[in-house]
Amino acid sequence: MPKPPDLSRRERQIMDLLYRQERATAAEVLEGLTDAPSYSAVRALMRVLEDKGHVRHEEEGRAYVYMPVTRRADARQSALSHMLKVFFDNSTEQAVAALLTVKGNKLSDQELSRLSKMIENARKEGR
Amino acid sequence: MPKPPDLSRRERQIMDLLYRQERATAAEVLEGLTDAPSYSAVRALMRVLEDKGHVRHEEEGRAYVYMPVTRRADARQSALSHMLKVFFDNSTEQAVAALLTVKGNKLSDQELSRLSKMIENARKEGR
DNA sequence: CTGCACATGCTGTTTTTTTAGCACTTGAGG
DNA sequence: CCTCAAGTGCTAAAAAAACAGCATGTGCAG
Repeated sequence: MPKPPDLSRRERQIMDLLYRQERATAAEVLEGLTDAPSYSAVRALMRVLEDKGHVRHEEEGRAYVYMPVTRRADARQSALSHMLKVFFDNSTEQAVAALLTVKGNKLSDQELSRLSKMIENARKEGR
Repeated sequence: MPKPPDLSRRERQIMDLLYRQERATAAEVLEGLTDAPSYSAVRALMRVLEDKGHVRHEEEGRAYVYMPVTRRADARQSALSHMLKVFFDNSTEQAVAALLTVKGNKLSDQELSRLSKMIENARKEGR
């Protein structure tokens, strides 16, 4: 059932970084990586990612700034559904529950009430 | 910032499958993969995963049944927090919001009201 | 004008992954 | 008892990924 991910380990690592920052130069990617290889290795990877169509670049000054081709929102969605399938038997409910208890991420009252509202809306629209 | 994931592409693919099913023999893994290699390739991978400490096996009849070493709940948590970091700027709120709108996963009224309750509880406990 | 700093393109090598194949063991059936 | 089916371990080799290094181009400071 799992579709063949076409990102290698490093590639995924870089894509994650890119989704996190939206955009980055090779140098930035380099310093964003804890276990970073050489600068030129990173650049090679960027080129591969571009070839594969996961990333595109714009020139900014003299440097290339790379950014994901897929919009963040879309990437989110697919990451979420993958996660739902793998860890939550496709139960959104369970996933939300788990999310609420991720340690170190207490939600403020404010956030909680916003969530209540969202759920209310979902209920209304959902029928 | 990203820690070096120590799973290769295939390895991750297999771990996902394993988390999804909790347990599987090499043969089951083989048929669980859409782009599966040979049976013996899969077995080799299982052994590597075991070496790395991600998986353990029990003998069942003559066959080995493999299962993740890490408990599912823990794996969930870390997958979630990774996801939060990469795609949601660590905002649980945003993540929940996105979760509620994953297409093709409508929540029943029942589920929604259970969620409301959860949020209520979180609010009470959270202070 | 010259040299430095910083980028890129390209290429070759090394390491890791991924895969297949073969030999051996064991249980069940005929 | 013999053979087949279904496992496993081990190993070698092919393919993919990861890396480093070198050559080159360009803007800017001196």
